Amino acid sequence: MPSFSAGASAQKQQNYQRRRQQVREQRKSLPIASVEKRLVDEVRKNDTLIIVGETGSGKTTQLPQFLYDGGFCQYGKVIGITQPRRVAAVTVAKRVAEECNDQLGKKVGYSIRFDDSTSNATRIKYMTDGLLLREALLDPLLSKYSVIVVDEAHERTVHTDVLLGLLKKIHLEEGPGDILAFLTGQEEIESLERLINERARLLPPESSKIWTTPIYSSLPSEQQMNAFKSAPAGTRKVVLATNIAETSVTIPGIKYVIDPGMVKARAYNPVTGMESLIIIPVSKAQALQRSGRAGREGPGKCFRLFQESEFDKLVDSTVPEIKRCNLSNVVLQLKALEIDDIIGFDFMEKPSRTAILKSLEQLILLGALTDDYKLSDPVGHQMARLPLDPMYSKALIVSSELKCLEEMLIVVSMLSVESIFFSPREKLEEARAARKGFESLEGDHITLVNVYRAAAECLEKSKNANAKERTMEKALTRWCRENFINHRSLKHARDVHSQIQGHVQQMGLNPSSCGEDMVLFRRCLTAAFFLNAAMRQPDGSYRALATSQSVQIHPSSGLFRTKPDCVIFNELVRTTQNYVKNLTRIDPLWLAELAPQYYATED
DNA sequence: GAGCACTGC
Repeated sequence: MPSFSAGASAQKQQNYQRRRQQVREQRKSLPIASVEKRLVDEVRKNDTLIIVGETGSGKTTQLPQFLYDGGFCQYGKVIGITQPRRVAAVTVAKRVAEECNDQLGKKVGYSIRFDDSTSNATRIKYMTDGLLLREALLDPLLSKYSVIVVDEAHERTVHTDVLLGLLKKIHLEEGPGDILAFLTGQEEIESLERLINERARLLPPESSKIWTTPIYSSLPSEQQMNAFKSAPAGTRKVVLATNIAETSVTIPGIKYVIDPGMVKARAYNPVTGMESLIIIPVSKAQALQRSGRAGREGPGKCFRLFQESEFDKLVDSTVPEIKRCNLSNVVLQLKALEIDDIIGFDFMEKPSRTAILKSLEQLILLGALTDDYKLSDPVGHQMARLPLDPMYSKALIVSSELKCLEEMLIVVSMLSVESIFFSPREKLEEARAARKGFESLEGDHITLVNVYRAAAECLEKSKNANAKERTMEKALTRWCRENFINHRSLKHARDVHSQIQGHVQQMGLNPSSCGEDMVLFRRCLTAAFFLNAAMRQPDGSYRALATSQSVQIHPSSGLFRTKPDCVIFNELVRTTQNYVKNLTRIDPLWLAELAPQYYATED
């Protein structure tokens, strides 16, 4: 029936024209349409341009089309637009292809990991930032692109940051001089180091070489020292640092600083006792401090990977620690100084009322304060003398009564320092095997005692061999390396141990050891850390008894797989989930027996 | 099955 199909086709044609008209009108009505000419001119005039506009103003869909119409795709060049998420890259590409009245994959296409719709004809290419970074590895100058649009740049991922840095060209366009980049943590440093090294292999052979060197606090000091060495001639040193390089150490010879403007900060919820590390923008003071690390010995430059308007929005200075940590120790110290009215105390930076009340409550539960908020005698006075977290001070006093002070002194020393175990990603299995040798089925506290004693034994052996102090220290360093123990943390723990040992002797606590009786020791841990008990739930998760929070055992714990019915823990941290760390298996009945003031009524 | 800013007593 030819007439019918002719009619249908005419109808189709009409619908199509109407749709085209709609699209044209819609495009014209977008706020960005009025500045098309100016935008294209500005892009042509500037190497880097930051465009700010409301959501829905049409930046993502229109700008690439303006640039295309403005001639940015001559000679086969491509306009690349990055998106922080895969879905966005696909949907925006589809939308723009429709607006261009073209099939997806021709003029307009997208490319994401495992899915590439582009062809040789593609001139407007939407992609994820991670994918563009991969392309940059193969072609550092991204030579097939005439323009790169980094969309949603405020949704800053490490990828966008590195990308923005690369686009500023982190290396090829600037003169010689070392670079210092501020990152938030070990993981970010490690992944960026890998990326840079992959990319560095593909640099044009005539350009100078790149040498990356990480520095962060849990890195063993031998490796930290690398950051202070100078690079061979013709090589540029790139130091990837946490804010350890902001104030704690000064690396000589830095000419360029790269500051993405973020920092990892501790956050604390006084009600739940939950601690977390969150990534937040730096303060103005921090940003200035960071830029000041460039060119200390000559002219330098700081590349801030954020906009000037963002800088103005930064807070002037970092929120002081006192407003974001557990206050129990501060309150205990004030009480010992006979300052009774803590709430009314004239703090320079006043912590929240809730935080103060919570710590007063905790100190009462620990027996450091009486019910009328007075320092108790002798426990409160003893606790205030010890430079430890009040819960650890309490643990020492309890262990003196229960006759396992020696073991508890080791535990609180080891818990008071940074992580004892060092597990570099590339030697994870070896590190795990080494740790197995110390591990106790009863829990992490006894594991820590085992590590401490094994280290002491190592020192004892070399002492018996009449070794000099320096030889002994070397033997310990080697032992640490072989056993994947962080030497610096262990040394710190030994220092804390000897300092606290001095205090407990002066205080007249009862020196004692539980010997092989680990039940006694676990009971003592229960008596000390009863506020941090958790019970396994039918679904395998745990419930922290004091706050009823749902928590999981952190995978770094020796009890991660065993999942005992009841545990006491020392740390409550929130990362991807609520985690408890440093655990020991206990009998739930011990709680009512050893902390009746807290548990008896509940049973 | 996580991924760990810094300092001080």
